[in-house]
Amino acid sequence: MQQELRAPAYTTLGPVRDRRLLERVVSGLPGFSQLARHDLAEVVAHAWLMEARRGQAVVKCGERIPGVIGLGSGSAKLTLRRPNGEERIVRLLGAGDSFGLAATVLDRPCPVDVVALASSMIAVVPPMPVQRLAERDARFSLAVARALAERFLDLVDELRSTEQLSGLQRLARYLQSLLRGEDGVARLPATKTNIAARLGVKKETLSRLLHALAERRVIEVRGRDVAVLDRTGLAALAGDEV
Amino acid sequence: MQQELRAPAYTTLGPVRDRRLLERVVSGLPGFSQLARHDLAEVVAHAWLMEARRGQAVVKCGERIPGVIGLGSGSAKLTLRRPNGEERIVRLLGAGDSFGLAATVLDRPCPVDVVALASSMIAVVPPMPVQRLAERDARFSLAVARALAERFLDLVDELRSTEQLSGLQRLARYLQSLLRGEDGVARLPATKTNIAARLGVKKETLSRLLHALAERRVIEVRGRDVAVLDRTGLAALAGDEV
DNA sequence: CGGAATGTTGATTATATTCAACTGTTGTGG
DNA sequence: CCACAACAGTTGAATATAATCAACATTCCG
Repeated sequence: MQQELRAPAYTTLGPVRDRRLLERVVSGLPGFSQLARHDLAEVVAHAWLMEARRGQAVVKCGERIPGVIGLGSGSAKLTLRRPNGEERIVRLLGAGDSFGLAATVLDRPCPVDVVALASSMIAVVPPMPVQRLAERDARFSLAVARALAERFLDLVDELRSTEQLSGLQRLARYLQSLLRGEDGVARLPATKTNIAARLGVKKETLSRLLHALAERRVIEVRGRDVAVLDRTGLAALAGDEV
Repeated sequence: MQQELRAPAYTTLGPVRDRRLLERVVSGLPGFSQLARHDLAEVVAHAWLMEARRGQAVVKCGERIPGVIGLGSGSAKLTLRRPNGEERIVRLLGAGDSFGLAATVLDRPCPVDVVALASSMIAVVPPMPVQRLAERDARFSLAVARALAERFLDLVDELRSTEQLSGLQRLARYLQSLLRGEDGVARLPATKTNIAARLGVKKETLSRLLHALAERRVIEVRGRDVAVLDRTGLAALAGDEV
């Protein structure tokens, strides 16, 4: 990641001129969708947009978080790093996804690194308007609480699978989750190295696991596209009980 | 506390009413401490106490959660189970601890098994008064949101350590956390089998790890008591950077 | 096009699990 | 209060899973 060192962490776009885009992204944030017109306007007035290039760190672990972050376009990863460079991806963000609500509500340091995986348009809602709104609007703070509760339960589930499933099972489940709504072809949303980090294995291991599945005629891999040939077989490997 | 265990006011299992104890436990729940007198009274009016014996399942994974659960006395574990019986303890609860806020706010099935590790007095606050209060009281729902955000960040940290640290490092950190405020002796809050499950290893592995630490003269083990002889050495093993 | 990033493959190693046999501890009912 | 069964913990050997190391192939942007 030489790139990260040379380039600035991010580039702020021109003053909040793109109010429409900002409004669209902010109103898509968890908890913000039910806001009254003028409340939304106030939040948007404090928020801003920024652009991040592939490989750029949007927020670094341990730094003060600039606010709730929503992805207007592009993609990013939330990662836990060890000093040596080993990384575990907690979540992959696509357009419309967001993160940072917990840290923003408490005004705590960011618990993860956030790195753009492609050129991305990012909306930032700083802590102040969020906290002020939460203090006076029960509907809003309840919506925030619900959003946080949702994420919390997701994370418990994450802990369950990383702790109790083998790499093969985690991969099988991950492929299943990518298939939701798709016909039979899952497109990996990131490089295999990143998918591996998302699954909590090394890229070499992911390579072997994909091969193992291909060998059993459960999938067929072509670059980032994974065709699922045998959904039942995949479900069996995922550990779905009878 | 011992007193309560030896001579509990109520020896019957199942719902028990004791307004004073209920008030004490409920007002200690995260988010409930700032409640106005009459709001607290209303919540307490809907809540109840129950007693659980060692080994009894208080809530089973997947069942509807009866509400936010606070431990008046005793201890319990929150565990993730695999069908085969393998278990991972997410959190150990002692007197004053609580759980279930996320699932209660969303009225979702309980994501873990809750099992008493000793005779325990348990307060249950059902979803209804929590949700009603949250809808009309911004202070309260914000407090709930903060409590959830707190737990969320804790869980991220948990994920970080289980994913990126070796068993030895996790044990070292766990011992450090038990030392907070203590002189130099940590008392394990549960059986070694349960501690092992808490750390994400098997009991055989924990036994060997404790031996490894003892061999290096970092600790001395006598039953559930672990004397830390070398805090610096422990910190080094825990991976605390320079 | 060229060079860096990404991905594959094989050999080796580390960490923790599993299996098995055994000892120690505890709580309960006779 | 003791006997005894159930549970808790220890230890050693064999094993499994994934990491690490190293060399090479491929892809993809810039």
